[in-house]
Amino acid sequence: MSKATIYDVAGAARVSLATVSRAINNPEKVKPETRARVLKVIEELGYKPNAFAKGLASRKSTTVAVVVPDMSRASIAEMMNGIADIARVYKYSILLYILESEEASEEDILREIIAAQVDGILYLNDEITEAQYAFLKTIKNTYQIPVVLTNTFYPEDDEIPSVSIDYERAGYEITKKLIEEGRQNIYMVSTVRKYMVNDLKEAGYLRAVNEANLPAKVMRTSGRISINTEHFNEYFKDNKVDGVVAVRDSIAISFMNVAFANEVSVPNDIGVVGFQNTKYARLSRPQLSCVDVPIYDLGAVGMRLLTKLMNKEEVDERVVKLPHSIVLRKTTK
Amino acid sequence: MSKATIYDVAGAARVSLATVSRAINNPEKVKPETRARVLKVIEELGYKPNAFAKGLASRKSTTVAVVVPDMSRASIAEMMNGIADIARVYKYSILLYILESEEASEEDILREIIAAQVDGILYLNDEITEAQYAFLKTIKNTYQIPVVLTNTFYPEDDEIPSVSIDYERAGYEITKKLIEEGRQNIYMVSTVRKYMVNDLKEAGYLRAVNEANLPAKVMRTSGRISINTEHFNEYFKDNKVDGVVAVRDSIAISFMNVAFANEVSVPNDIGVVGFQNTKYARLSRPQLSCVDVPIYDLGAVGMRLLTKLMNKEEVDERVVKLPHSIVLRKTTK
DNA sequence: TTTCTACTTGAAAACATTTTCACTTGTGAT
DNA sequence: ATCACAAGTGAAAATGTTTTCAAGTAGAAA
Repeated sequence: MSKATIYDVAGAARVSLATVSRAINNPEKVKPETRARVLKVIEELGYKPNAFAKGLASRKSTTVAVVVPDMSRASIAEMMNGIADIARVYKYSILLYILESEEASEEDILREIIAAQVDGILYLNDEITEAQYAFLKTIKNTYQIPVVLTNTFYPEDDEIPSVSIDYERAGYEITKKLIEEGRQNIYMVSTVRKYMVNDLKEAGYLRAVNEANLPAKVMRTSGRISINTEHFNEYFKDNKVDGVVAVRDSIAISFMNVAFANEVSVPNDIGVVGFQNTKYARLSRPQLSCVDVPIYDLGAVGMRLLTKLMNKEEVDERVVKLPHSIVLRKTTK
Repeated sequence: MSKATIYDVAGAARVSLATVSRAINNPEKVKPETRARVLKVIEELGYKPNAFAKGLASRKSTTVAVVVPDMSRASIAEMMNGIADIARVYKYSILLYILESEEASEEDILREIIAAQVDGILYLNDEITEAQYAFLKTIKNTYQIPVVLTNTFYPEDDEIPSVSIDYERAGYEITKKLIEEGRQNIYMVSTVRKYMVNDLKEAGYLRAVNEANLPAKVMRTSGRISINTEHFNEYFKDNKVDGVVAVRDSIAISFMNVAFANEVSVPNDIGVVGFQNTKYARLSRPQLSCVDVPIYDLGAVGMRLLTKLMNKEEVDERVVKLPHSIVLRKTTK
């Protein structure tokens, strides 16, 4: 039994193609009895409209492209769940593009996406360069495809809508927490590579630290655990660190491990906080205090915003900031 | 500038549609001069074939469906990277389906996939029920769509090819390691919910333990960290546990944390090992010894196998077992 | 009864490709 | 000179929908 087509359905239900199509897509335009008959046949035959024919005829794909830098980041993966759930509700399929690979340039991939005739693009990346942003704008304008940025935003321009959290404020708040505990030498541990969101966290840290007239100290580490260990060891030789704000949970935990190796106690001698509230923040010993970022929601809200744009609905906010919270566990007093 | 079609190209190059199509898809069938002329026009017009029309006419989509249970599992996410890299090499797009949501039944989703006209299906799940397997077989046979199982296999049937590792042997080997250290009371910590791969790990554990005439003790825990804590606490009251083989790294770490709270030392009093070698095995303190599962490769090899099937190439092995290794770190002696 | 309107339906065009089949041309063998 | 064959090309059919337009029917208003 090869696939049933709309012809088979029409034949079996003794109606025309047009009626079958309408019974599916514009129920109110066909008489209830007819519709019932058609649906019954559809059920019996297990008919599903061919997505290509549908796309060709309607010039809509009900497919969105989700562009991600690297799937193995915990935050990205969790965001996908939010995206997929909302996509399902609105009957969109997800075409996944992972950039990472060196062979294809980002531009090539975006061209590929255009050729795939998607109705919208969801761009998940915690950084975005000027060039990338400009390119996305070009795509949006020349092909009239809505684009939404998730977990980043581009400062001083809201042409491409975005969904993220207020990382600057989160950075400020979590640093403040450490200050209120009486910490005097608080470091920000950021990454060597500049990510927009990390810069925002850093800005928040700086604001808090300046406000309290404390010295600002930013150290930059690679993401790699083995390198971090050596790097962090340096800090226990002659520094009097008593607080650390890490831009990622994993970096915070990594730092804690080095602290323990140097017989420094957390949270007594040193307070440590991270960002994200991944599963592993609860798995660390002591359990990590951190900024909770609503990852799932970031994905879900981003996708929802995209569906609105694709349906040409009015959107009131083009730059959405989701609320975050501070989760206090055992690495702070 | 609306999209150029094949007609525009044909007109500008003074050839027929058929020739344009051939110039793109079967270069050897058109005279080199003609081909050059056509390609030049394509370049000038920025022509990209419409994916819908192409799919409709050729009944091929160069798209594969990747079906996953829940994206936020670290193993699944990392596998996606392997899949995407290989997919790109062979020019396949990835249509992502996340099952998780309660609304749609698995059958519905698979029908949706069929309607999307994918060329192949990659099914990533660490368990598969008899019913699911039977259903996948039906799909494969009635629609002639190749299906590949990744990270599971179905015992005693190789009709649907699969790529995984030999979990039984891995379970045996890692348990053996603990036995060789002189551990006498080794527990297997598995999950309440029965996953096929966890059962295999358990089988390996049982084999090792029986061989050494040691008592077999399997405890089942939910995945949830807070519940685990209470549960594990019980074991330190009157048990003499001196070894733990956990089916997941996170469970192993969770157990270790409880051990430390009970002032039991790892690895001196108790040896702990996990499965997977996630990033967090290196982030735990002490760093976790575990079975290294080549997750990325699992994805990549699965996808490669699928491409072979889609091209109707001969495949010699229908049940592929990738090599694993044992990574010894600080939670074993 | 006639006319108007709303509702329901069907025929056919449109969507942009691939692919089959047939035709032409050129080349080498008989 | 004829034939066989291959290479290159184009016309047209096929793919499975949606959508427009026209037409038919039934009921309400005149």
